[in-house]
Amino acid sequence: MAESAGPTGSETLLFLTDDQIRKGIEAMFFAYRGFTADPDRILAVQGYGRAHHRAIHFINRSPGTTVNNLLAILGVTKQALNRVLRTLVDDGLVRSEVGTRDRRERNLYLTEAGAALERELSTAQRDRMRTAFRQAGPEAVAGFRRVLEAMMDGDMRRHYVRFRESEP
Amino acid sequence: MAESAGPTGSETLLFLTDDQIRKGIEAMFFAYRGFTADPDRILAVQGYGRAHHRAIHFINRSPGTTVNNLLAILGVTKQALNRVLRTLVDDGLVRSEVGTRDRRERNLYLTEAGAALERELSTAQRDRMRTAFRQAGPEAVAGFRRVLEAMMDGDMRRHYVRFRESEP
DNA sequence: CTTGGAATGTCAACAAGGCTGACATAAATT
DNA sequence: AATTTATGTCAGCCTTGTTGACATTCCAAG
Repeated sequence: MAESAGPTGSETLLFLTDDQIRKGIEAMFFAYRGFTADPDRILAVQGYGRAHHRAIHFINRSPGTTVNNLLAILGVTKQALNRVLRTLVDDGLVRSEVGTRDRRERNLYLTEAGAALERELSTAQRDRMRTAFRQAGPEAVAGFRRVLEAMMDGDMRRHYVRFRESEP
Repeated sequence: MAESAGPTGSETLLFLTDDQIRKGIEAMFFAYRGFTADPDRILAVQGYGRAHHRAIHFINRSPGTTVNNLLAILGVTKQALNRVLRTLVDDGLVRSEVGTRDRRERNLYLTEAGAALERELSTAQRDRMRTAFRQAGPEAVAGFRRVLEAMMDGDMRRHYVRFRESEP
């Protein structure tokens, strides 16, 4: 704070002040609202909510995933997931097939209609993120990812990391 | 991906692929869970939820703020906020004073008990963020902030920016 | 001074989407 | 044969969001 010109030197020392961190907390809060705003609008039309979006997203990411798998990723109870999943199956957006290897399991897939909704949702969400990424630049994106990864719970990082393709 | 050593060159070109952006989306999802996990545990003991945390946080940040102000920041209806606020006032965590300038308004303050809970909550949340920031490094934190700011809705950015003190 | 409108509070009803607990079924495992 | 696992389902409860309606208080404009 002594020098008014160069924040680079002091930033290295001060970037962990409570106030800086409070700003990080609020940034997460406000940004997450923006992050979910567009999908929320689309989902509201169909009468769905964020829970449906999450299920659709992860079924699309891992076609054939099991209910147990999805439970672990989403971190909810089977009852909460089942309610969402049942409406999606009833509405013909998700197909639930008896497992071949283990017939107790259900393998989940998006139907054509489900994939269509997924595209609509992820296009809206990606567009916003693409714009944000473009505005911030590649180095900022790398930092963004690094901080978010460090902020995850260990269990969740597993699910995230499992699907990284090729990063240092 | 041809070269195994240096991703710097290709990253500049490829950081906007759908897959990279999907990773950003999942990073937001998983990180936000970690972000709220510690406060959620503390709040659950008292029988409160995230809505209480948000109210407490922003009253602490701007002592004397009005209900309308809080509504705009939190983006909920007055009924939803009022329910939360009423329990906080009844439980002696928040003080609601009739406005002096405009006596229709209510100025909100944390009581000692409220401030104590706020400290408990923000300490837990800051500790996680501090650790994440420390792991990621100052440049990553700057990028993190830049991306999140770009991801906010314009209205929300107003509330965020209002409280930045001195950044380039 | 009266009236309109703004800020706030409150009541009621409802829905999404979490939770726990209990129980059923089918299939795999021991 | 007994147990464990994966899943589904019913019932009930909580938080937190919504709408709609209505009362109160009080500033400000006519």
